[in-house]
Amino acid sequence: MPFVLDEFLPYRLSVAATEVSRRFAARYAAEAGLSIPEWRVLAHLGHSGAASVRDITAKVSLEKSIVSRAASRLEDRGILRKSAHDGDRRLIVLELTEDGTALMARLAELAEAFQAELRHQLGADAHRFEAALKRLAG
Amino acid sequence: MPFVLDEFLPYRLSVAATEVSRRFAARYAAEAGLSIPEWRVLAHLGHSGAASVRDITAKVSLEKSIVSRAASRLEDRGILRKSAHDGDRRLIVLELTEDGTALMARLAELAEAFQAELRHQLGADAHRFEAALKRLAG
DNA sequence: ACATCATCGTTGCATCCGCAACGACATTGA
DNA sequence: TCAATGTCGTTGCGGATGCAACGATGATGT
Repeated sequence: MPFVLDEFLPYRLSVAATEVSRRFAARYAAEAGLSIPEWRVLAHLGHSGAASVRDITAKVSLEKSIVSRAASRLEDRGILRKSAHDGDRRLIVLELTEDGTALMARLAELAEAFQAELRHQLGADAHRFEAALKRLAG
Repeated sequence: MPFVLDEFLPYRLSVAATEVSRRFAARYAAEAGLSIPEWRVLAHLGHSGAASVRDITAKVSLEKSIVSRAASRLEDRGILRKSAHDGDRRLIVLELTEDGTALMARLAELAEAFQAELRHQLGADAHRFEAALKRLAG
């Protein structure tokens, strides 16, 4: 029996992830031209409030160098600000500006709507599907 | 209700895909230091026999420039050869060498074994999970 | 036949990613 | 106290990616 790439689970997973990310990026491109790392940093800060680069690195599956550069770009655009941490001056505190909070509020709506579409596309299996994803990543 | 990145389906999908690809790459790294595009080109040629860059581009979800460069690297390593197409000289025919075929045979075993592990990890939902992936990519 | 337009594969270029330094600071242990 | 070690965020650098040319070749329409 020959090996068929098209039936290979890691391949299918990668293709699906790329396609879904591409579709979502097309949605928020009009609202804000964010890269995926920038989107993840923004979304995490919107939920967590102030956080250090290290905190974000640990939570959103990105290298610290990528988080660092994404944060600098978001700072340049006025979406977040950096400040010193009291007590540990190695740390840098990142938090959203008002503009950043407003942007996140708009993107959260887009994201929820998009996710609703995906779940509709998945039908009744959606919940099991998401549980399976967590099992694979763990 | 606040937006939580960790529950966002495109994020979970991306994390799972990255993690699974990383695990699989670790398996075949010992056998052959292939990039993901190289692996896909090799796998497709193993299944399809001779094919043009364009054929592969259409089948394995990669840009034509990436397929072109991956093919050149595989050629340098003696895994595939390029030849002219009779009748349409724009096309380049790619096919595996004997070494390439032998390499693919070894990697196919690794791949099947790895996939079996993943399906075991997914349990009874494995089949529905793969069907859902196809639905998302389509 | 010939001009026009489409297609194929390659390459240049700007950008992004991943890893390994690095400087600054904190913690540890004697 | 102070040297050794660990941690934080940034940056340099090599390599990969994505897009837009480009030259070469085919197809089309008159």
